[in-house]
Amino acid sequence: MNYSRQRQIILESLRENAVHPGAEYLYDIVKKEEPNLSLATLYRNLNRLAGAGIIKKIEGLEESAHYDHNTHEHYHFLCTKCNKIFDVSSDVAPDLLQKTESQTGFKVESYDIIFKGICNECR
Amino acid sequence: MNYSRQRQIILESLRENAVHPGAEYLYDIVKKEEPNLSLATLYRNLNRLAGAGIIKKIEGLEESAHYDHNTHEHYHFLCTKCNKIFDVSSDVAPDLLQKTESQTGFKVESYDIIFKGICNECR
DNA sequence: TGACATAATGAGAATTATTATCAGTTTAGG
DNA sequence: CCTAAACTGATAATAATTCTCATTATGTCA
Repeated sequence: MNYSRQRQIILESLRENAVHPGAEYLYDIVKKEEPNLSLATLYRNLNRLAGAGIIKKIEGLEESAHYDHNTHEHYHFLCTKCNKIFDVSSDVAPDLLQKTESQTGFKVESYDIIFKGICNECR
Repeated sequence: MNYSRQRQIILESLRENAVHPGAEYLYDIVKKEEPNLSLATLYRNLNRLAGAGIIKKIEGLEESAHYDHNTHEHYHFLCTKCNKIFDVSSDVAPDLLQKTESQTGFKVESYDIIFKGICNECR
């Protein structure tokens, strides 16, 4: 995989500026540094980076996908009131992968937990 | 909520014929009994039934949503080879809701775990 | 260094799933 | 039996994402 200027800016923007942005939000950030960037290039690179395991694509939170530079095992919580996304520690479900593999006999390649509800602020 | 003929057929089709169908697949089944059914009516009813907790909408498996008549706590596994969807027992993550609520202080209203990988058949 | 194959890009068209609109139909309850 | 509310079919609209394609950049190896 080549690291074009565009790809680097996308990755840096995700790492330094945005926590769990959707593509459109990230597009606005990246455009400040690379005004001619095509939306297609953004999507292409997000998919490419996620495919290589460098970032993680989070689906099922909202209609649109979100992207996370933090690839350490953790889960996500969407507040349905303020629409903010929070991290949830992986120890709410210890040994999830191993338990699932041994119980099902399947080979688990990826998994994710999505919580929805109301955050503290919004209660 | 009224139970129109269409709504009943949709719910019955989901319960009796299809396990975790997407909308298009379910549409084909339902059309056998109700050939004039509009796709909009199918979507409207699936959303309505899911909103009422009578069925469950599963997102994040594929681009399109899937629907499950089984509303008991359980999770899902998508085989990326044969594209079949399997149930995963909820005991792979015991007390997930309580643990998450007490750890975050948030109010969890819904949650789901999506696994992807290779099923036994496909190994 | 130069040439070529490969990979990447920008622009915009295309696709897919889903939702909105709206006029007409059905239904439940008084 | 009448009316308001809920529902329907058909189709247009929307939103997110992918595809196409002509062009440009990059890495490699002679």
